[in-house]
Amino acid sequence: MRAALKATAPAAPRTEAQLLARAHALAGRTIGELGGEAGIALPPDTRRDKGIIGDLVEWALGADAGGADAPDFTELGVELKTIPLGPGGKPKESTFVCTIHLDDAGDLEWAQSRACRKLARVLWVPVEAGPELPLAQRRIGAAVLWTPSEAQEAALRADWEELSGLIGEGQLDQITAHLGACLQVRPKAANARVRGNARDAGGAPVRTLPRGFYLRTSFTASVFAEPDA
DNA sequence: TATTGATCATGC
DNA sequence: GCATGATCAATA
Repeated sequence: MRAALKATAPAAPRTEAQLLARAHALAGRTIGELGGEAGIALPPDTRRDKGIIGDLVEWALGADAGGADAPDFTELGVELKTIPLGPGGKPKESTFVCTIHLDDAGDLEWAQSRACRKLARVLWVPVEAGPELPLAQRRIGAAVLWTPSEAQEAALRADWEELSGLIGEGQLDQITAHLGACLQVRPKAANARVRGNARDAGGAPVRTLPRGFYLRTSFTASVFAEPDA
């Protein structure tokens, strides 16, 4: 999504240090302040504008991918993810990673996968969340520029290989969000009637609900518990 | 109440 | 339709 941001965004950061400095400068600021600077009127809540916070932070930091299948900061190869934190500092929601190409999921290596590329370098920007907290009052927290530790990448890879393997074998019907210790497969569509291309166990084309990879909250919590991990 | 499955908005 | 940005809300 792309909100109707009226004000001019800052130029894309040229170095990771510059990006991180900008992100740190956002700590303590509110979504209301960002909305004002961007020149937009905030919606009353996020029910109809679920991506509004992500859009505002993208704008404030100078993300330049603009809806393309590329890192948010194209020159730096850094992906931006805002993450809602509850009162206890724990993630309140899972994190969408990418959609899954269901018709050729078995033909790829982890290292070349979209999931791996998206997660190779991520700037996590935590934002206070909770239905009791008005959108404009939600504060931005301390950003973390992250690369998976060896253990984290191994866990991600194991889940990805298991899930991609099942999809590649046409076992999509057996995949639920219960699978995967850190990475899970869930629907990613406008509604449950949407169909996309996949393959059955015999390799024949079938139409099914589009899916995406998501990070469990227990995994993203480890990002903030071990910034250097 | 945590989690899974479903959904909302927008651009091309 | 699929990519971007995610959160909602029914259910276990």
